[in-house]
Amino acid sequence: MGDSKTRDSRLAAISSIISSNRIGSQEKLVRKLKEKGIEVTQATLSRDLKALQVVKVPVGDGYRYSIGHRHNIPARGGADGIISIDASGNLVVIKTGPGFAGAIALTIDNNVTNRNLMGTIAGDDTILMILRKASALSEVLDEAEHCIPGIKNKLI
Amino acid sequence: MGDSKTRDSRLAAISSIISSNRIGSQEKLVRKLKEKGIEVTQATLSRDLKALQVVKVPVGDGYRYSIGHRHNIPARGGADGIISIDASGNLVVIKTGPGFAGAIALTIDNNVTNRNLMGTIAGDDTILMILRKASALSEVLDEAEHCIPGIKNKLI
DNA sequence: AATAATATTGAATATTTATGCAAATATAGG
DNA sequence: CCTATATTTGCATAAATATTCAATATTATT
Repeated sequence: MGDSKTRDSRLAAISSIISSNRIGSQEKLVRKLKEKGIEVTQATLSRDLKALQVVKVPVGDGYRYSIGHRHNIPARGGADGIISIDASGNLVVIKTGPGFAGAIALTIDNNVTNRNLMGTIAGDDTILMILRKASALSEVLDEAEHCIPGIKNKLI
Repeated sequence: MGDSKTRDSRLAAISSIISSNRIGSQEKLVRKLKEKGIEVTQATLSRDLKALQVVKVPVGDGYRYSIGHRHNIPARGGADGIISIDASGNLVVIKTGPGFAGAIALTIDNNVTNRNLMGTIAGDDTILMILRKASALSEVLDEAEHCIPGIKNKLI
């Protein structure tokens, strides 16, 4: 278990190394691990770094690996949290259950790529969605359906 | 200057795109930018992403670009907390780092006296700025430059 | 233990990203 | 305007990284 040859112990070693050294490529990491008696190929490291959610951060004139910070946790919940959708011109007001607005707005922001969606502003139970033009509503909601099934049914 | 062909406006567009879309490779970003009328090669994007300190985050079974230094965005002084500015008619949508919308909107409210700025509404990471008329955008941003140097460069 | 189902890995390779270099574009100083 | 200096960019390619595939090892199930 605590053996120095398990995958888990290697992952731990990787975390340790990248947090206290400036490592900028997987090949460098291969060498660093070898010094510690852990032999592994670049292919495996690529998978390890993905598993650890390690990111390569631009720093100075080079790069350095770093343990990733957890942003973008997509909110789940479907259209149940949505009470109604009402539109006027290029402004759309979405009413939600108390506290749901932020999560739903974030989901929309993260998943709708249509450039006619300029942005969303969320309060606690209301979202204002700003479109580039009124006629884009249908296509924006179509796309939102993919991540929030049933959302179109809420349109008044 | 505010031309949609400057490096700065391209950087703003990139920030905006990756913060609201799942982009997993530079080639995808090339295509997304082309949809917006911005033509650029992968080589330049590689440099742009480095300049923006964008990181590629392992997410699910793939990857996604993300602005790396979001947590230490300084609110005071510069426009660093601002990701992009996009306008349609008399409505302007300003995207910011998470949590920064309120502070930036307040700064604008307190410092821009132009009466064509009717008001601002801030969520967590998005500001809606309402102008009396579309043509006032330039003069309002000019005034905002005094308290938020560099803000004009964020205009897509 | 034997078998099946899962997980891990390396080798080779495909894909993606970074960069040297020259051309083009902008910026500054006469 | 002209010339010098610095930026920005694309092209070609080097470098780095991700993934396919087959083999091996691990774990679970009977």
